[in-house]
Amino acid sequence: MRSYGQYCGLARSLEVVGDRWNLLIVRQLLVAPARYRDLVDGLPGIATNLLADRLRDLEESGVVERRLAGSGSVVEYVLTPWGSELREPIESLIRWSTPLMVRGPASDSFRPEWLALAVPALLDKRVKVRRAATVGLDIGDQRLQLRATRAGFEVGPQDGRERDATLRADPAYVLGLAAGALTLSDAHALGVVEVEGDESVVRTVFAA
Amino acid sequence: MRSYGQYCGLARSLEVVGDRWNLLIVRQLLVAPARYRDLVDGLPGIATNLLADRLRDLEESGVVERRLAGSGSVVEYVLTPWGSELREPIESLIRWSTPLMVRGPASDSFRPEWLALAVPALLDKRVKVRRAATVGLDIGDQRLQLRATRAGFEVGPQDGRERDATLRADPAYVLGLAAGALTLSDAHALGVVEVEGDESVVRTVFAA
DNA sequence: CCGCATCCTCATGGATACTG
DNA sequence: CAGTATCCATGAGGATGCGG
Repeated sequence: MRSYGQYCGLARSLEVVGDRWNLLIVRQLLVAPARYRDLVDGLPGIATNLLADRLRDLEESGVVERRLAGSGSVVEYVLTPWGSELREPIESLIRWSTPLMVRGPASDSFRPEWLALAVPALLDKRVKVRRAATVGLDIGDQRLQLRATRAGFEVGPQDGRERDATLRADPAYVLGLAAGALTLSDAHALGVVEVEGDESVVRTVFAA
Repeated sequence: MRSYGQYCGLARSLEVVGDRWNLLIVRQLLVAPARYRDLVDGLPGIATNLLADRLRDLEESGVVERRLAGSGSVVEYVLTPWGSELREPIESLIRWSTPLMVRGPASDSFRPEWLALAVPALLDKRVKVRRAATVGLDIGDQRLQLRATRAGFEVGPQDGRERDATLRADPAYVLGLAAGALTLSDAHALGVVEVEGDESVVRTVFAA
């Protein structure tokens, strides 16, 4: 990106991450380290030459590191510690986007992994979880887990933990649920995730 | 901006504010509502056709409002309530930029008004102000006030309030001071602004 | 296959001149 | 003063090539 030539933190940040696709690449790497192919898949619409360019730029500027994973000759991209600190501004932008999300996906593509960032960003830290619960989310062909503990919310890949229930989830519904908890908790209400039995019923209760 | 075609809050945010110059325009309007000429001056390097384009875009997407100010026929640009909520992500990016600011302005241009955003963003809310103080900052030909109260820090244009001291300030010094308070308070120290006498001496004390 | 590099076309950005 | 109009330079997007 061409320099703005301004001694301003925002301008200098944007010279590093303001280029098209850059923050979306960081989004993918915040979910998990990834190989080139994972990034191509997780960034529908990106041209491969751009991805290669951007990865070089981000590496040069110290946001991303290229490392050899596993058995040796496999290249993997990881965020540097400084790069990981982009979680904050990215979560802020996700919160800011709620008015843009209410109309649903329409014809846009969707990847379940994006919820792993969005849901914790939207769920206000002040929301009290009454009863810890782990809910399986079946979205398309992927399965995620939404974990509600007294410490907060977390969304991640399926792990070995017990599920209290399974929900065949629509992405817009999950985001709406999270955003609802955010909005209502701003009004000093409590968002509570409750699981009924061991079946596919998840109820969100907002109590004053 | 061309759509990313992704049902993701970050992607949809960037479709609104991801275009070059957009966030910097919002930065200017976060400081104060402004006329076209103010924006041209506050955004050194922008081409006038781009500014006009971007203002139209931002108006269409509901970030900016064009309104008639003062005695009638004078157009002024203001942030909508939703647009004002961009303060959060912008402040996050300013915090993220600290490693990029330590090398100083070099040949970049600088406007004192930018401190009005950066300093409150950098000063950690947990920093305890021991003694309330109002310090005048002479930067170039503009004069600002840094107000430290028990409620937090604030930087704004000169107002009628009494000054405890006046500081001929270098922008990099002011930013470094604020960033220092952020860093050290993260390490559980306290940043304290102290004013000595009524002269041009400002001392920053960090106590464990 | 995976991880890019090249080539080409078209959209966007930048500088400057100009106008109501 | 508040923008348009114009022209050129740069960057994005898409297809394809190619070595490991």
